[in-house]
Amino acid sequence: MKKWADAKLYEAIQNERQNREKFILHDGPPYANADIHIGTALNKILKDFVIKSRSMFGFRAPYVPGYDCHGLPIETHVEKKLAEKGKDKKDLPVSTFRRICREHASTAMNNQTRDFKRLGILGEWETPYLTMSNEYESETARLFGKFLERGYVYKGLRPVYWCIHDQTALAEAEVEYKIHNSPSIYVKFPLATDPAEIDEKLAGKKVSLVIWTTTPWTIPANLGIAVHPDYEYAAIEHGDEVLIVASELVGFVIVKCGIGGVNEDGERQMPKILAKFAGSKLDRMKAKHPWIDRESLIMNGDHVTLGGEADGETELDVSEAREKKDTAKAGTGLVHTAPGHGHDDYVIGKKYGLEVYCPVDNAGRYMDDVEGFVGENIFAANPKIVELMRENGSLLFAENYEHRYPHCWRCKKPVVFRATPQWFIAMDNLEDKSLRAQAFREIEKVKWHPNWGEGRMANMFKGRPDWCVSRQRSWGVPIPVFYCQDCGETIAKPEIVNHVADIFAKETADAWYNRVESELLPEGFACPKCNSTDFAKETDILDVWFDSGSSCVAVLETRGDTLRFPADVYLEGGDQYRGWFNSSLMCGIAAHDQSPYKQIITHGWVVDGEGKKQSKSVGNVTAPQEIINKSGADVLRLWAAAVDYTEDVRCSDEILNRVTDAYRKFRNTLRYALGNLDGFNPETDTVALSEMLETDRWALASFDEAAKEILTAYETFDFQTVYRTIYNLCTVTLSARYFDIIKDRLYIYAPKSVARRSAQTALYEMTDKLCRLLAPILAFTADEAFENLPHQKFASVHLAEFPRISGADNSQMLNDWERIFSIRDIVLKSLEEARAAKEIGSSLEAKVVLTVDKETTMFLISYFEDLRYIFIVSQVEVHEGEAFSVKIEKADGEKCERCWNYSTRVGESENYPTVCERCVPALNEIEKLANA
RNA sequence: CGGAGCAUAGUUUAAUGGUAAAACAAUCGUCUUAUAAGCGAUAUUAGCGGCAGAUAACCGCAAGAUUACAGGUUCGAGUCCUGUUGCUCCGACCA
Repeated sequence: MKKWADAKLYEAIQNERQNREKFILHDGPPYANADIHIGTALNKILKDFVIKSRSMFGFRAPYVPGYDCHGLPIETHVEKKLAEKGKDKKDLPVSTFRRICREHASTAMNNQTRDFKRLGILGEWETPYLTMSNEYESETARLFGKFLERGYVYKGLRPVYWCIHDQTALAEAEVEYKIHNSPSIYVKFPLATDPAEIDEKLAGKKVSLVIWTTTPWTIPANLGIAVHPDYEYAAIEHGDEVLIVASELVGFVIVKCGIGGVNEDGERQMPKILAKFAGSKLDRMKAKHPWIDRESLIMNGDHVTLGGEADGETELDVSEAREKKDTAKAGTGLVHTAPGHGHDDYVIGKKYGLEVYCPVDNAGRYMDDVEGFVGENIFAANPKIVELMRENGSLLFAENYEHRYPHCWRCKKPVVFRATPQWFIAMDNLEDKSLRAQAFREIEKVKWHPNWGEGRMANMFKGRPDWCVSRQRSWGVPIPVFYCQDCGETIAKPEIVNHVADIFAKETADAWYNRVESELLPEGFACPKCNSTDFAKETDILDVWFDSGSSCVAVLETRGDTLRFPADVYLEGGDQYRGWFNSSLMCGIAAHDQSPYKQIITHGWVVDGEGKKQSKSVGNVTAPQEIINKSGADVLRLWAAAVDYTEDVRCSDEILNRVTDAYRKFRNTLRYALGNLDGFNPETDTVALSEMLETDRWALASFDEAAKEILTAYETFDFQTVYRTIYNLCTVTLSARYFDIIKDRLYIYAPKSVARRSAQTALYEMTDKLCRLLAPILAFTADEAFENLPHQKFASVHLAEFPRISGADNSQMLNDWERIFSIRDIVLKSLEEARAAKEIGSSLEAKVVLTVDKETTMFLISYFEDLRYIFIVSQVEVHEGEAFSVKIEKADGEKCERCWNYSTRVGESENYPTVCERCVPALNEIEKLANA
């Protein structure tokens, strides 16, 4: 690694490819909060495979890594650190708080960079892009201006977690679930639509819908009732009126609410069911609010469930509802919907065009339009509302109900869901220029790997609501808009945004907090409406997804000649469909009406040996740092290549041990090859292909066959096939077959003999190619081997290109050799038996006597000279006969002291009486050399 | 709960709807001029039969990874369809 840094390897590669066609992989920035984990390592390694392989295909493939620096986790981390010192965020100026966040991000980033370098990732580590840099923050702001300019931005209301004590919005991460005692009430909403429209039998009846909720205080904000379109609902008789509940819950509801008669045994009698119908029948009918003169719209929504925590207002309890649990049933199958006070409510209300009505202020008090409760605290109002409904007969039943309810992590008080003003990016305005419509068109053009990604992405955009880009936070890029203090006009203009962005470019976005309004606005700027010069700046910041999404312009277009928009590939984990892929696509469209990526590759998550997620508390984590220290970075890289990254990948000690074994195989293959190339000079010692021995030509052809597959696999990012094919090549073709066969020739023949040079020529060519084919994966090992390859002209294998494979058709030769090897397998088995019977020890003590049919005889005769080497025995006889048979006999003659082969001609030479006829000329030559 | 993906020997992976395969690990052997190496072989088991019998070995028969589970389509399913289970990701202030 040091060598690479000293040699400025990355820079050298980029220089080498200066004028080549570009291939841009745009790095998705990891979050600069903590040290890297195995998943981060996998992601970066895969990216490095892509970069290095594309570079070796001859592309100019720069790699500009990035870091995501803004956002909540850093804020919470810093807040905790402050709390430990007894300080509070609120007591610090925002700019100070931001400075601490910035320092924290820098530290984390430096640690990550150190680890990424150790992984062998080459890139512009001295100049990565940071979402908190002044250039980047400036570009982010500018892009917001672009969205404004194109008319996508609007301000609207949206419910968020809200702590009425601290008067602040909360992230889900800042919410704790605790047991809370809430009122649980069943309330009638009289049907306003003619009940005959549901069923003839209901004509003229007084019909009501029954809802259930644990938050009575949201009833004043009720604007609708949601039913599931596919569930069956029942109209049941209750005195002189009729109630509608889900069929499945009738039994439960009548018991709870005391509906229907009781028989002499005290058992509840089933009331009369007047009609049954699907929820879809109720769609868009109307009900009346229990006491306010207002209609409540009946809507169809798939979020409706039959009982349990997911109902009604408990979307507050989302994460809880994800866990299956057997709580007492609750609910009616009809969900009270207050778009200003619940997420599902908001979504469905949006769909049906309901107002986001929130008559509750920052401190949790009802506002002017809630008659009778103005200024009342909402929790205090709960029992009063229940009482009101009991009085007017709307209430069917009320009890106390214990359930898990979100609480503020800081003040430990219950939180509420409350609509607050937010900035949005619209998905559906502007007809066919709408973000959604354009996104669909672009998604089709992008190449997805694996290809179900297209469906997933399209699906995501189908259901995606408008993008809420504002956050009530401090550590991020401020939304550069102003409000006129005199007339309340909102100043959200591209030219103003750009003016602010120019300031950010010089001073970072901290300028927003360090400067007063007049220093942020252009000189002499006055409100276009009232001409006032008194402005207040927006306090919200942009969603961090907006930050990272803007990288397609903030990075791709600010690196001079190095990068370009759009990138060829984005490569991230599958979680980014909703994350970065999503936000980047919108940013790309806003900036250039085009997707910022041509191709998306996703990988799965790293899980443990059993397929479970890795977590520190379970203790099944595999830390990349430890693996590197124990086995080296190349083992980790090899692991990344060996697994199928398109799905979840397992990692455990056993798996890593297997990979380490495989790694040794590669290493030993290279070592053997290099050891036998000592003294070989490719410029003077190369033997022309036509003069090479058949065995060597076969090996080269066989190698090329594999190389072709490997190159295709690299092209399609199928690193697993690369791994498997190279591994097979090394173990079978090279190690078990070729290397074993040529040992004799390499060790025995005179150094300069054609037989030896022929083998070395093949060996040299294959080693050279093997290093190159391995280089993207075994970045260090391949480079080390390549460096030791005699007389090669590159300073590093990473500067070289992949070998070009001749298109020559060697299929006849390859087929013939496959046949030879199948015969070899049988011979080796026979040798094994002879060895077991103690007839021979070394295979060189044997003579193989083959009896084969005529056609096979002819075939083998053409390879006769090579057979003894292929079988690694001293002598071979081939006889024509009926059935195929192999006999192992003791070899004739004496053992040659030098080559251990047996020969009848040992002792012929006077100079060398203990060696065979092959060794004599070799020794002569060696002696001549020694004397010279 | 909803959306998406995955599930083949101890491990990692193969298998146009047509014989479930390879390598590694394991066990055993072998070489000692790739040596923290190389090469090769083996593969599980209740039972039945063969040898006068016993033991071991061997031979034959039969079964044998129930391709997560259960169904379905098909002459034929690891592969296609449906359901179930398990795991993973996503589901608007976690990245």
